[in-house]
Amino acid sequence: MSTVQSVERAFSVLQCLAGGPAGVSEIAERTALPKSTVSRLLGTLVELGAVEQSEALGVYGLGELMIELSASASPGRNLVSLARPHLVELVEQIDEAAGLGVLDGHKVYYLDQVDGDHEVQVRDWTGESVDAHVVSSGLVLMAYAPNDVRADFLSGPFEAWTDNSVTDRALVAHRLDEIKRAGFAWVYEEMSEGLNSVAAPIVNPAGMVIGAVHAHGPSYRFPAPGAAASVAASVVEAAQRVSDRLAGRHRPGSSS
Amino acid sequence: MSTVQSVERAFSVLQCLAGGPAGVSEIAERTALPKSTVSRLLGTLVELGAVEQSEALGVYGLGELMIELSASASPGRNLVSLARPHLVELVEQIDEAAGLGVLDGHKVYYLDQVDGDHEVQVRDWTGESVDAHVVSSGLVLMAYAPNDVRADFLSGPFEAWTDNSVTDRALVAHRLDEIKRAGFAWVYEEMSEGLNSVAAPIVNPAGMVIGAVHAHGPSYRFPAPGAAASVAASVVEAAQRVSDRLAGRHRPGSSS
DNA sequence: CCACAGCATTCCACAATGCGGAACAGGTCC
DNA sequence: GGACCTGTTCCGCATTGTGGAATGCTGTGG
Repeated sequence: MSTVQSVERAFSVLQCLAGGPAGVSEIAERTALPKSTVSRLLGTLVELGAVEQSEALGVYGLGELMIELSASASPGRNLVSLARPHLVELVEQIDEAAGLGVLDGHKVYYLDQVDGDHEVQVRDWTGESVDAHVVSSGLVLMAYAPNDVRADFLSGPFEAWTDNSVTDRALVAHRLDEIKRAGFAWVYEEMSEGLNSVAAPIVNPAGMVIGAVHAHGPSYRFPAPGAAASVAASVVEAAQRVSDRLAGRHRPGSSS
Repeated sequence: MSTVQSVERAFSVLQCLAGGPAGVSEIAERTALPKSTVSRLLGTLVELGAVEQSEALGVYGLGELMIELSASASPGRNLVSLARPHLVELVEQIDEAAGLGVLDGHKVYYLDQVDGDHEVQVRDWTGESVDAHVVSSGLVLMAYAPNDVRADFLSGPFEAWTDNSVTDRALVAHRLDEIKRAGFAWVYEEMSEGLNSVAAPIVNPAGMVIGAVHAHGPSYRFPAPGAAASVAASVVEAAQRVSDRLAGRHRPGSSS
């Protein structure tokens, strides 16, 4: 069976870029290809629009074309719509609001939220960004982020949002390690007084963490006394199910 | 500037497939490449997972890898999260529920819905599918669909959901033509008694219609007497804005 | 039933194409 | 200035992909 080498290599490069923006040398190293070859491939990919060159001189990332292509392939196949049913299920289980977030620089961008039906409930953060170090989703995302972005994050300053915010570099670093070990993160009134949250990672088929599921509620009832472990387990399980669907079948938006 | 020919060609093939599944000969014709070359390229793309071969012997479509790549590239960059703010805006303008749907075979799959705050409101269809010929989104999507799927749709049987459902082949066909001319579709109590809706197309940068924005409400107040034209205009405008963002900048989920 | 069309896949001689080491061109740091 | 990063360009070589023609497959219809 004959296979086209250059195309295979081009996709190696793309998959490499899926793990975050990178420069030519870095890609060359990771893919074990000569720099000149990578440069040439990147050149064509840029021209095609499959890859974009960040103006900050030098780093490449996936481009419009990739998004466009996959949007056409299956418009319904994406994080938000995949995760929605699982968020709803989670809300039913624990009777508190649940949400979905992704990393945006050193912040978390909230993609979606499903509310329970309490009189007192958390406002909808959909479409807004919050410093990663004060929310559970942020900590989870950073804990599993590639080493370079994690390192960059850890070097940055940490603003205190409440008296409980952890702003000490070493403590934050230590916390990330623990989160990675545990598989989920708790935050108690660190972003806002009276607000607690748990979060767990969503991992894509390539093994990268690309988002987080979280649950949150007012601290006087969330988690219910003694139920922290079970709530955490529910969140982890929901995130797990989302990851599974990201990997697998069951696509709603495909043809026929 | 040197560019890698085989990679360029591979992406020609992919872009071609973005317009719907096709066989080798068809792709060869559309891309003006020799069949043998297309076959070879498809071979490698399949092996990589960028393309999948439908078991119905022979037709190819975009595969997991493409979705995976773009999901990693920008998890927040997708129809639902792009459209959400515009749906919200639309709901504020017209004070009725609005939603988002894509084609799934001969049905419409509802991806999202935003409700107004009336006592009487339409139930949330998110996650469900409805026959395309009885809802405005469905008619819009079919009106702008590629000729083959449109033809296939028009040949199929049309079930009557209410007394108002249009089930005559010729009438449906004629209706699609009018919709394409007008740029939007109205449906009056054809899916459910007492329920009206308007829809307009979302088009991707390649010019293909990949989804529809709709608004709907109980027929006793929707549209407000004499306001059908202005409601339609709002919906069209909302769909237009979503299309613009699909094409352009302003991505929330990207790094830094 | 065989001929024929339309499809996809395989073959293979040919050379165009992409390859990759080395040389080059900017930067930044010490 | 020189050492050491980047990324891009050059250019001879041969690997690699090319594409017309041949092959195999399935369904149609005379």
